[in-house]
Amino acid sequence: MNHALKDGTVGKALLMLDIIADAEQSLRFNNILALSPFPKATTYRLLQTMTSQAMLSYDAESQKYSLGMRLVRLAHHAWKQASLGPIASPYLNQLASEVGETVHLAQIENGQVLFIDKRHTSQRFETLAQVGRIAPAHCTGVGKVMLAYMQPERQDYALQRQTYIKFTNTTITNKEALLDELITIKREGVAYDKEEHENGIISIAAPILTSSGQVMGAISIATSTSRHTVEDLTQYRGVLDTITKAVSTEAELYLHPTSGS
Amino acid sequence: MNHALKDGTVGKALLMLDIIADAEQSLRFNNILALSPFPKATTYRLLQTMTSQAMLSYDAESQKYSLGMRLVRLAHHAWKQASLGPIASPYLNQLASEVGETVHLAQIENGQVLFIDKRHTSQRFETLAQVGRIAPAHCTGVGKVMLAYMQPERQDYALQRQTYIKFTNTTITNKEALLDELITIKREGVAYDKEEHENGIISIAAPILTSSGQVMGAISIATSTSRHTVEDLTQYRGVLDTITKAVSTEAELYLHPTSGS
DNA sequence: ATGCAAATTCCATATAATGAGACTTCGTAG
DNA sequence: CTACGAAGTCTCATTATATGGAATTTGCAT
Repeated sequence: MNHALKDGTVGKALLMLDIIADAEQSLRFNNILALSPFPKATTYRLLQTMTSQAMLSYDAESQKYSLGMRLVRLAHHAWKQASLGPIASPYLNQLASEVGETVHLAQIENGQVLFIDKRHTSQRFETLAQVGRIAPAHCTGVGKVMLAYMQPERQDYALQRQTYIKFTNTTITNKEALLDELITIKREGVAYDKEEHENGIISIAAPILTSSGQVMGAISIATSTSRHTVEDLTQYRGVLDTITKAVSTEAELYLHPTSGS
Repeated sequence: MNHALKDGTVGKALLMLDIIADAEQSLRFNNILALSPFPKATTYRLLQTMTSQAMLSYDAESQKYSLGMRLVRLAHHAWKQASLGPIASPYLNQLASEVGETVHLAQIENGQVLFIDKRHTSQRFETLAQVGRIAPAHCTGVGKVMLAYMQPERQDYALQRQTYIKFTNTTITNKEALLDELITIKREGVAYDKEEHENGIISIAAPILTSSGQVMGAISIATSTSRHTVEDLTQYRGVLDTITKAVSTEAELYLHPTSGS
């Protein structure tokens, strides 16, 4: 099922990280063993290796494994060198203060939405508590808009990986309906989340595209139904468009700098 | 030199991540090969594996490898389940608004300071741009205070790993001087950074300890010499002490919950 | 003390990693 | 247009490493 099996020992070791991450808490050896497709001794050795590598940390007192701080260090570099984060950051500041609502920057990872950054006017924020969070693509504004603009093969792959879990009454729960929606989105240029993931939460999202039309990410403006209707969100189309274009342009410049000493 | 050699293929594969992280930019195969202790084919295969695992991402156009977004996703979970971050977060909010200065939460990783969270009153913040950053321990308030409270063996190990690089005129540049300083710090209960890492930047830091006296992390209040003198910082000893004790207590509760259903 | 489950270690075997070198690709200059 | 060189990719016999069933140890609960 998992593609860990393709990458030998390394894949197996990394699968241990996913097992512990997905559990959302630290686990004892037995818990991990139960979730591991490998025999006891193998699982044990993989955990030893990852612990020795600081990819996991082991608390001797509680005999529990949790994810290691080396991941936090590496993620910092990943964020700075491979995500849209550093480029989009000033634009998110501008957007957040302009619209006075929560704004998100997301990318797609393996068919899922990965939040890269977030701004919320006048709120205490918890950095990594927000960044790195994942969400399904089929029921979020950023997810749907990124799906809509994907190349056919990537889109197929991503659509295959959706769970189509019904979170609310408006959640799109099958591939056919989602494909219809994606056509509309591509025509409109923006996607709306009409309380599809969480009751009371709506958003408008626009894609960040390369000049060749590849999806790099998406930016959304989110609010609650107590303050706005979905129709209200339409007013943000202009500013969203401006901002995503600006990020896109700057990203292109950054990736393909004009020659010079 | 590196302990990657101890952990077989997995260690080698993870070393690729460090190589790319340390470069602070995406690299072509040849660049990586030059930094890799392994032969060409081996290095190539390790990169393939890590790319297939989304620990690295490869841009076909520029033929460059950079760190993958899976790291960001995993780090989010690591932060939530294994760091002091979630526990300390509300206290950092409180502290930052109380003192009106930048506050940091740090832990020690492999002898280095790892920043877990940060608050800065009225500033735009960049989440992972701050979190996950590392700094040397010998020249920072949080670093020194954590060294001071370490158990002898861990302290030895950490002191061994310091570079003792001279950043400014006040940087402590050898183990003996640092040991002296650590004695003073342990007597005082707080450490000061007297422009030892960066000119114009000073801080006061206090440790977060377990009930058994183990160092879990540290919190600092940082400011600039243009606004405060080191002596001014002394006024924050009380509030720092209160906050670190509160975090410590809550962390203990969290780690050793009283029995219940 | 005793029993039981969880955690750890052992070691012959199977399997996967290795790396020298061959090959392909691509950009550049003649 | 072709030749060249540098960068990147692939092959395969050899070697080293990972594997996992089973035995052992640990530690907690009775």
